[in-house]
Amino acid sequence: MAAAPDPRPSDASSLAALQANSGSLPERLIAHLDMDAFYASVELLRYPELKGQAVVIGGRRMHEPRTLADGTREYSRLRDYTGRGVITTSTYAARDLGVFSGMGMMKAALRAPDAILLPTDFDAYRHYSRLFKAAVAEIAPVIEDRGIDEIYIDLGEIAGIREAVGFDPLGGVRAVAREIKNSVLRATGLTCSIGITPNKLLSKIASELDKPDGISLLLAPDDLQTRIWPLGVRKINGIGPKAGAKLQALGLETVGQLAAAEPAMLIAQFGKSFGAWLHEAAHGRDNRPVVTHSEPVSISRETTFERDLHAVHDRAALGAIFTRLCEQLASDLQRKGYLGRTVGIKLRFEGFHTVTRDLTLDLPTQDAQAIRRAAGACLKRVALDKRLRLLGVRMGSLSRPGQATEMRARAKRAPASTGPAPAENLSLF
DNA sequence: TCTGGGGTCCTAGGACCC
DNA sequence: TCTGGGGTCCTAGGACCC
Repeated sequence: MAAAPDPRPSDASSLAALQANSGSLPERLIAHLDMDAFYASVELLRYPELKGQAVVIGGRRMHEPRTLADGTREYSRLRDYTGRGVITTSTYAARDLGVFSGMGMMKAALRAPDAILLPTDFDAYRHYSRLFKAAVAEIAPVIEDRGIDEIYIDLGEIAGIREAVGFDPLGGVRAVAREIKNSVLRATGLTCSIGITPNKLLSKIASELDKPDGISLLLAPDDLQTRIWPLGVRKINGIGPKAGAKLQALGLETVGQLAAAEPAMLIAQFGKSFGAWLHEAAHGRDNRPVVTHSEPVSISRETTFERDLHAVHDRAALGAIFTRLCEQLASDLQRKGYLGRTVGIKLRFEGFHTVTRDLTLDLPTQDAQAIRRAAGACLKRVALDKRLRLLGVRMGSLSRPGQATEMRARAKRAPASTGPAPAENLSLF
């Protein structure tokens, strides 16, 4: 463990002094690293002349910049867009205009008609994602993947970190954070923000405190009260729009107010599990480990149509889309090496009402026709009397081919009934 | 001018088995 | 023949996240 702390230098920060007085660093040192405006920043590497401008990424295909005869590029503008896309990422300049990820493109076009619009290029983002994760892994190998642009890192696993930080624990931790950021920048040309705290919950919040290109350490005893409690409850990962609105209705707007609420009241309002978790989270308590490996639970494909499609009028088009989704799903399963037993469909109707149906097969499969048959059986259980805006197909209960034989023993169970089709079913496919 | 696509986890009821 | 719990699986929906 850490060497006995030396006497403090006279110019020590109050945080460091507090830390020294309390003996050492917390039991765990967890970092959350979040790439800054990731997709947009990758695009700026490709189109550096856009630096500083309002740029949004999103929508569907087209909108590729055109290179003119004189070598200059011509970009699409947000105002040129028509359709149902949402914004995936925007540059900080675009955010200043009130345009954020998740916002409908047509609504964004009202706020920032002159913003430059670029299509998403997931292959490029995946490439840079691999680069930044590899760069971090060279310094700190215990990494939990949280998607394409963020990770958790267990810094306690860095050999000798506690000895290396010596009598200046906070300075030492900050130096490690700087080293990780430099490594990411060298490997990708991109900046990121890092939060380091005793756990994942707090680090996720901390990485946002000094964005972009920031480092936030929350390691002193009073950091929870001074840095976290003033924040809105929605900053807690796991409190979304619904829970946030309900908390606000209860008069609980900040994390501090949530922390002061009676656990019994929270449990009465939100249920035993979620209510108790709200209380723990507001007090900054979280003992989840950094998980370095995980297997997928499900794999899916879905598509939203440019216009709502009618079950009868657009029958041929819907049938073709449905079959193609099944083929794409089968190909994903084959490429990734999974079989699945539970085939599910998802339908979203005009008005956004969403319905799912699923069917568990006797034997796992990755075959497009088997998936198509099961998905068709699911579809027969849905009344198709409204226009559709989305169709999706999903595979769950995944296994790897080697495990398939074990599954056969379970297949003896009585097959699930698909139930009677609703009377108004139009039985399209 | 609403609301993409890919996921995870939780809840809850009924079936079925012991 | 009224009355049990546990445990697991299946299905549907919903909240939430990146």
